[in-house]
Amino acid sequence: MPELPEIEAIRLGLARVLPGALLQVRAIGPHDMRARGRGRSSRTAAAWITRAQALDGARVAALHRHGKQLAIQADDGRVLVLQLGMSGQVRTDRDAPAAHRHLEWTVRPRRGAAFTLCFRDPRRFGGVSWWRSLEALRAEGWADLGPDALAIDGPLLAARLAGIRAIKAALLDQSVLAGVGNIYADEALFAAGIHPKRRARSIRPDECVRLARALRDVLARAVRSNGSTLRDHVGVGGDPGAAQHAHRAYGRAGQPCTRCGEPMRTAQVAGRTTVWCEGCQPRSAARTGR
DNA sequence: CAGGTATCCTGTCCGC
DNA sequence: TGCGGACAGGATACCT
Repeated sequence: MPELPEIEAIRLGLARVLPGALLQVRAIGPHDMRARGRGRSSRTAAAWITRAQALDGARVAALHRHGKQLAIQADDGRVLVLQLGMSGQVRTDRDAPAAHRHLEWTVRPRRGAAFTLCFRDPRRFGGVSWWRSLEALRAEGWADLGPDALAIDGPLLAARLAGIRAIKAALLDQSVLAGVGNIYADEALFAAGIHPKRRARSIRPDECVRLARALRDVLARAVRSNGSTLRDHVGVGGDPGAAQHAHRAYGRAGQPCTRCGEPMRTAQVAGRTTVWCEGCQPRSAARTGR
């Protein structure tokens, strides 16, 4: 479900209430969620993390994000990483449904009333992993992730694009760059005027500059709108985002292109529903400008 | 081996 | 109303 903007909205929400607060684990499970994470196979199924690994008794030092991964760092160094998968939520509000809560903490701020923090994930595609330190997380857990999509520029993107696969497939590959999912891949390709089925290695340097700028713009704008709420995404307070109102490609199959008026096309690309404008995103690389 | 695709889950929506 | 099927924001094991 959530892509970079949704995770960042959650991180910013947590950063307002968690630093300095004491975490006490109230519940773990009951579902058989796996301790997933890069470098650990979900098949090794360490079943579930321990209370200590879930930061029981720790004070929160800082919140981090790389791509779609969210990390809560304790002041003793421990780090808990939450991957939200397709339907994950991190919430502090009382209205968070009781169903599908996989982790629950009592949060005791230095000042003010205690409240409950929970990690929900109905579809259970998400996961949790634990690290001794932020350094270990970055060196191991996040080693296979590409640069964060908010920090991408033309030359950096150009250096990472290769292969005959579709540019959209490359954008969705978290080892190429981290944070882009199905919504924002379509949005950025539309904004850059690049056809989603173009081969990754055929994207010229000037097009990489346009695409990198489009990625940054689209993602940063969505962060400012607190992410896209299609069905599941809500902020830590249960409030929806508003970035979906600005979508010009995702979810607009058959509707007129906002730029030229032609009906938006749709097809499966890289196994995902993809929407684009054949006129504004030509298959050939001939287009210049914009 | 790079690249396609089957699959893990639950919830929702749509057509019959 | 009820039910079957399609589909959903992700990641990866397993084919080719």
